Amino acid sequence: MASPAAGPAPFAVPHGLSPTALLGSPGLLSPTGNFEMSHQQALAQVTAQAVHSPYSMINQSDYSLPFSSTTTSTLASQHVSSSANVASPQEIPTLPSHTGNSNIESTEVSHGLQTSALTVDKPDDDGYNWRKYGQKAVKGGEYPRSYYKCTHSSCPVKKKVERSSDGQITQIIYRGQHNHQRPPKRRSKDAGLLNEADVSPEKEDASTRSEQGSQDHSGKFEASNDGGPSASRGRDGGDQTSGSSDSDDQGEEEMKVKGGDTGDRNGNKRHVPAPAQR
DNA sequence: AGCCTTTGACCAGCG
DNA sequence: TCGCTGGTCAAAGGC
Repeated sequence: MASPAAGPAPFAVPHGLSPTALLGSPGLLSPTGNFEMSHQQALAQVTAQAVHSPYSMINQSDYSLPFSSTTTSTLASQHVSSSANVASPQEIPTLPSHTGNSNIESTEVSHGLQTSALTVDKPDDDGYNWRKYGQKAVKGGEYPRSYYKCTHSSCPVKKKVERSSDGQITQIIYRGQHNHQRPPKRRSKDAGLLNEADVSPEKEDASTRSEQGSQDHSGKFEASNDGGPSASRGRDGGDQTSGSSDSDDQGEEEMKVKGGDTGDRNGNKRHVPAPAQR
């Protein structure tokens, strides 16, 4: 990546849109979609997350403008660094609180602060269930990137996890927003913390957002992350007509595109020797 | 039995 | 126009 402002990273967001525009969605989301915690909290959370905390992440929904390693690094530095060494890579799950952007991409970088023995491959610490659907060696193969999808049926959220050769998660990028609450309890560990998952989506939104959102979302996040579909490789930008069963998928559109598109693609593009899809 | 992970291949966009 | 990178899907295997 390393695509500075000029470099249109796959997930980079064009600054052409204003945050408001991003929110251009119904009123489900409030501009406060970004939650951030104070350093202390971050630290605590991070630490906690080391154990497993569903919410110990800095949710930067937008802030990945030109999100290049540098940018992210900086970001991380600000939040994480100050908190001393983070024990584990924090994740920025796209909380159901639709931040309202077309595509929310949260980038998380844990720079190799190795402390984390938890750098597991499964970033589901956020309380959601993820399914790995691919892995690729990017950057010359130095950094394997894993692709995860939210297992929820209608949830278009995806996340990319980059790891260094050490196996440490160097970056986690979230795309889209969850249309659902976190599963009640999938992993006992998370279950304990994510009791919030039990709340209704709406509540969760409000609650979560209120709690975390109120913390403070410095303007840094309000950055214009419109996550233009165009930015995302464009491939996605096709038809988000995936039925949008969820009305609140304003941000998932690009993802949905894929989702809906996938079906077509497979059938068309992929030479599936076997019958339709499995 | 079901779900998730792994690996390879294909496709699309961009330089 | 060609090549490269990135992203996703699908099949098989394992847990």
